[in-house]
Amino acid sequence: MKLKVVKDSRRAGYARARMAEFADRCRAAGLPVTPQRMAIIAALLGANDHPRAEAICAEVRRRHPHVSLATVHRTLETLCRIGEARKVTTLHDSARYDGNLEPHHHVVCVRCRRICDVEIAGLEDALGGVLTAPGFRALGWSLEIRALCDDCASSGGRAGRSPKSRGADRRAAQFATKPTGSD
Amino acid sequence: MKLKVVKDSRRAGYARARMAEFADRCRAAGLPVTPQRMAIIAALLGANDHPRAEAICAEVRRRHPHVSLATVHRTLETLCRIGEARKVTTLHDSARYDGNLEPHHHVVCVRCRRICDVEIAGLEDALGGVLTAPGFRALGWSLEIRALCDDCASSGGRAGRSPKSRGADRRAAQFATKPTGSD
DNA sequence: TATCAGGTGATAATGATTATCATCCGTATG
DNA sequence: CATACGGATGATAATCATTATCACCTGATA
Ligand SMILES: [Mn+2]
Ligand SMILES: [Mn+2]
Ligand SMILES: [Zn+2]
Ligand SMILES: [Zn+2]
Repeated sequence: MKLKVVKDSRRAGYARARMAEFADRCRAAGLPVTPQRMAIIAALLGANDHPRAEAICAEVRRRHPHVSLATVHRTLETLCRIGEARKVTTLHDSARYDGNLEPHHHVVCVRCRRICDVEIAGLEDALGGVLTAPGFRALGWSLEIRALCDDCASSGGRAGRSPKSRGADRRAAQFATKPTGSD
Repeated sequence: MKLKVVKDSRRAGYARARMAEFADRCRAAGLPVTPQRMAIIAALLGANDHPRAEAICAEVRRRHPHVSLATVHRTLETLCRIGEARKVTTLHDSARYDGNLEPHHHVVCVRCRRICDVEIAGLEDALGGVLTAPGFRALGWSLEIRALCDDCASSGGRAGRSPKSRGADRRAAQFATKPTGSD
């Protein structure tokens, strides 16, 4: 098992290829191809620093000064929903705290937001010697497993038992994308 | 490598032990022992659902109706800073997006918030058959490595080059805790 | 070109978190 | 125990990213 930093240079061709097929992907998803969407995906693919909505908006406005920040937010979420982008900062709602200091990881239900502790025996050892990214000094790591809990899986309908679960269904969509392998 | 869900039952004795030494740990960290802090850590250790600040505040107010929500927020951040609690929802600031759909992970500088793509060859395969938490259906996973980039490590002083980095130093503190092993 | 479902811009609303500041209180000391 | 001090707290306002609203616009289709 070997860790390596992804080179920026690799992204130029990748971005070109993605742009070439983006319009078709929108149509495949049943979404109209709008200049705003094209500009936003272009700005996202042109950046390699995991930009935030505001930065993307600024880039887009260099050519389309009229574009609204709200549209950028909406479009980025849409891109995540159809699998054309990925939200790096997961669980972007209110903070959740944990008193359990034992080394452990988390399974998060994308629907009801239940968070469950899990231990993965051997993972620490397996990763221990690997997490030395050049240019960084590793402080620690965290593995988050996005999942659908059985309760939510069975009740296909509206789930969520937390009192403040309004908007949970919409927000849950961001998890439907699969940042990293599996399933 | 084997994944298993942590049983709630295991937490009762753990919470008791942590409570017993909490006051001493505050003193060791140079922090006064206040009734609010005691109540807040007790509420956190008594919960097994990774509660949010508001839920902890509600629990605390059952005995201390006067406690301010601001104090709960402040105290939880303090607990994370001294290593008595852990923030499950990492990177809690504005959302960051990624156009790179290739399976990859991230190194995040806790100081300047730079995010860098990394690949860990073999990790997918190693975890592939493991991520089956009972009661959940896994959709995907994400490994986030908290780190200090060389730039920030050398310039011990104020770092952060992003334009909107106000408060970054304070926020960075939350990363100083080590949710999971390493270092 | 006409139609329409859906996208967009402008703006207000939301909601979690943080800042402010006067007051309170835990700690150290005599 | 009384005193003094510096940090902690409560009340409240401010911040700021994100979301909702709604009138208008526009891409897709026939
Ligand atoms: Mn946990
Ligand atoms: Mn990335
Ligand atoms: Zn669920
Ligand atoms: Zn840095």
